[in-house]
Amino acid sequence: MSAGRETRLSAWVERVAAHFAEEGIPLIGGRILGYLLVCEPVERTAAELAQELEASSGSISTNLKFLVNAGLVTKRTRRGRQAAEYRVDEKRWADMVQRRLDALVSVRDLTESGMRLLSGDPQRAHRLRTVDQLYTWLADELPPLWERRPAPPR
Amino acid sequence: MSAGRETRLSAWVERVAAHFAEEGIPLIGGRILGYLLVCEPVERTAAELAQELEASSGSISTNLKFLVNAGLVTKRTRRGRQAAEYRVDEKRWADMVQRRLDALVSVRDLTESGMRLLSGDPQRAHRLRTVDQLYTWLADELPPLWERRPAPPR
DNA sequence: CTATGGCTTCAGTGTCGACCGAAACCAAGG
DNA sequence: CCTTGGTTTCGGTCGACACTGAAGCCATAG
Repeated sequence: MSAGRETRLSAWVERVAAHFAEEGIPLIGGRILGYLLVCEPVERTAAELAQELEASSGSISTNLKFLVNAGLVTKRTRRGRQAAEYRVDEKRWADMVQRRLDALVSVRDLTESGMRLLSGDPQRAHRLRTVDQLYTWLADELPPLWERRPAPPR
Repeated sequence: MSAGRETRLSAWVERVAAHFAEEGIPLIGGRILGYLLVCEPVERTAAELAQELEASSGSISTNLKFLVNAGLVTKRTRRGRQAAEYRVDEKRWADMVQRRLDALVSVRDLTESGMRLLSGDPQRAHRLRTVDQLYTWLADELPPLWERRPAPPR
């Protein structure tokens, strides 16, 4: 039976949702993301998502808005179709990763301004300096590495 | 007046706390962390932290436990001193950063197992493949880069 | 052993946000 | 214009969690 595959896929979607839930994305948002990555066909209406993921229409709407806003999902309306269709924009996934890396690196702004406040007292600045050096290194290394990332095919 | 510096430092501590609050660390935990990075002397008792940060003894206790558990703060007890003293272990800061990077890279486990589930259907796997390739690249590049990081002095 | 002082535990409070479902809204078709 | 099918908005509920403060606990000092 090939129903087994769909079952395992929905378990996979749940794992995806659980992962992103830990990063602060609402459970239903994560389910939508995971589902849109593997569903067939690639486009779904809000109503279909609500049924498939067993979530309320309101939650679907809120989370779709959030995902569209984040650029990870695109909304398409068509003449003659009253229902909008949603699909993942997998090429925008890198943007999300970049936001995470940027958040990491941005700590350097904090350590830097802290170092400035302690500039008169190297002794006292010792702890902060150690941390600052780590983030300075990150800020030096991560952005260039990121630029070297392979462009998504086509 | 050098009181200005302490004022600005406590504003800085608040900024640190705000940053980590966005990453899910409780506000008071972030305040402790920031404060322990710049306070003089470097060691503080729970009672001192409670007073300095204007937080309840309970919150301080809970959050210190959390930070000690995460390795970012060390607890020291001394003969003849009933109050334990806490200080940041700035060298362990890298561990926290590493955990964040690992969390990023770990998404690859998800995309990989998803790809396996779709192995019979390359057409359908297209969206997921794009994402998988991004994380595969990250998983290939980040760990070696991290290993090359400069060791903390001494 | 008793007293003192600090630390931890715990029950209670308040806040915040995810989620739901009904009602309002909007577009296309009859 | 009214109906139909879909989406968004909104009030309300629920659960999670940060935080508090008091009570209990433990270690040291007398």
